[in-house]
Order: sequence, then structure tokens, then C-alpha cells
Amino acid sequence: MGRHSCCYKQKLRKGLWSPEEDEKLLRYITKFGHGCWSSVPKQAGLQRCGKSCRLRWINYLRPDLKRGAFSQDEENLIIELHAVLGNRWSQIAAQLPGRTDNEIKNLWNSCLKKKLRQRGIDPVTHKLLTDIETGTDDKTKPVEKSQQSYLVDTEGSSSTTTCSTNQNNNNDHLYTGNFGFQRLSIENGSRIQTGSDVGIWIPQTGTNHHHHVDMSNEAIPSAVVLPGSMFSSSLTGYRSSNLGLIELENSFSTGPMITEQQLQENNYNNSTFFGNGNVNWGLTMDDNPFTISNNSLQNHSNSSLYSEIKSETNFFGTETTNVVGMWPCNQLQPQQHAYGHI
DNA sequence: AATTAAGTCAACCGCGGCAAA
DNA sequence: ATTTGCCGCGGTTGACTTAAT
Repeated sequence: MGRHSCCYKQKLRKGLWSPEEDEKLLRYITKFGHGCWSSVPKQAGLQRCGKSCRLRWINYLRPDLKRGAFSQDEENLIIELHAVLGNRWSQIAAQLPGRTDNEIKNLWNSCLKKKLRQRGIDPVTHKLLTDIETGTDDKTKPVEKSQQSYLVDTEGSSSTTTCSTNQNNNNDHLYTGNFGFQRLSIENGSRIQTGSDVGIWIPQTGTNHHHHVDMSNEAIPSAVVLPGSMFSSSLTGYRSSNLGLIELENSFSTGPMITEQQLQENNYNNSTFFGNGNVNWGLTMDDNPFTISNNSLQNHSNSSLYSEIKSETNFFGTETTNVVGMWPCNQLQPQQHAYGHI
């Protein structure tokens, strides 16, 4: 029936691997590589199915595995990626060198889900479970529901701040970003807090769709802008109806910033706006979502896209890196294509 | 100290996608 | 065009460990 034959074979060992079995498998693959997994156990002298061998290698024996507990940054990244990718564990694992999809899945199911719930965040939707979220320190006070504003849940070190807001889905929730590697999703009028600083995400009416956040000059180390949004440094965002999505990493707290006028003059109606380090830049993009991996534009397989990015980058100033991904402007559910490949 | 509950983790299972036959 | 076999993925299980009573 086209099913894996090992499922039906008898006399094959199952369950935990013995050190002797590990040794056999490790020695064989180190010497010959795995090749066709179904032939590995026979060649290596193991009473296992190929599938079991593959799993053991990938999840345990592989030499490039990082062992030990997950760091706070890793946990934050997983939460962040899960918000975009959902239960696509292998894609999440691809962003965490040395970690397997299995252990990330285990971490999520046994630990991270619970942590999010404790913060009042639905681990499935990454939205608030309740309308009102209160923090633990005295500065965080409940916010009236009618204000549609929400306090940020701050936890741990100063570099770890989580923010969530409700989503009224009126296409005006413009911005998600990271405050210390934690993703947040800010909605118009939301009250946000990072550390002890509190600001308000303010939508401006009018044709230029200008938005900004007053956060006492608190730097945002990274950000994600939803389709239809733009974001620039110094916590000022711009919105244009046809703009795409960007994910930014590292600091972009200073540097040149594209203006609304520049935007219009350059006809970036179908463009994406980037900020990174000391540079913000835009580029024209097609309808395909794509990923630039390893924080390196040079690694991108689409050379025309790369040169386009490069030229736009030069136009605005300096080389940029750390672009993680973006989605086309017409993508209503960017998470469906996050970290996809052309 | 014994028992139970909760948490963690490795491994299994079945499915879908894909390519070769 | 259909069948077959393999790979990789994600959900789930169950053994084991740790914490709580």
C-alpha cells in the first residue's frame, strides 16, 4: 500500500536504544554516511528498522546537536517563531542550530505552553486569553476594556518583555515586533510597557497613515511588520496599503529613515520597508514570500532578488543583514508562509 | 517511607509528499 | 496513469524522573 515496510516487519527491536546499538549506528554513519535509511540497519548490524535508525541519529547521535537546557533566548525565539509558524516544528528547529524539532516540540508541549498561559496568552493564537491583562508590579494597572488598550506582561530580565494586545481585526493592527526578542503585537491605542516605561501606540488619522509609539525613547531591538504596514526606526511607523512585511533583527534604533515623501516619490506601493542597524531601506517585491537565511543576503538563492535588494540597500546607505523574512503585501495570513522559500 | 501526580523526554505511529519504477 | 517505497513531519504514547502529599 505504499506504506513503510518496516512497520510490518517482525523481530525488529523497538524502544529505547542501548549504548551498544548507539555505538553501532554512530560508527556506521560516521564511516559510510546514512545513504538510504532502510538499508542502514542491515549494514550496521542492527535489529532495527531504518526509520528508527534515522530518528535515533537525527535526535540523539548527530554530532552537531546542542545538548542541555534551552536558553532564555532560545525559548523566546521559539515562542516568537511559533506565533508565526504554528506547529511547524521542523521549520522552527531550522532557526535554532543544534536543536531538533522533537525537543522543541517537547519543550513547547511541556513547558512553553504553560508559561504562555500563565502570562494570559493563548498558546495557539498568541493572543490574550482575557480582555484584561495585569502585570505583577504596581505600575501595571488594569485597563478599561473600552479603551482597547493592554498592558504588557513583563517578566524576567529587562531584555525580556512580552506584549500582547487584543485584535479587533479591522486591518488597523499595524505592528508586531520584538522587545528584547519577544514578539509583540500592538494594536492602535494599545498601552504598551517595556521595563518601567509605558507608552501608547497611537494611530494617526489622515491620508499618510502615520503611527507612532511614545515609549520614552526605549529602543526596540527587532520587529516584525505585518503586511500592509511599514515600520521604521525610532519607533515611528508608516502605513501604506500595499506594503509588505519585514522581519528585523538586532538594533535599528538609529540611522536614516525613509520618509512618507520618499516612499511616494519612489512609488513603493508594492514595496517592503526595512530597517536594520543603521539603515532602512525598501525594495520592490513580487508575490512570493521568501526567506533570507543565515542572516545573510548573500546566501539567498534568488540572485535577481538579491541584486535588487542590494541596489536598494545601497540606495539608502549601507549594507544590511539580518533580514529574516517577509511576506507579500497581499498576504492576509503571513504566518501561512513565514520562512517559506522561493 | 510510600504513594500519587505532574513533568519530561525518547521513541513510535501513521500520514502526506515525492520520485522512481 | 498507477503503484511502490522512502523520507520527513507532527501527533501521540509510554517509560522514566521528580515533586508533592
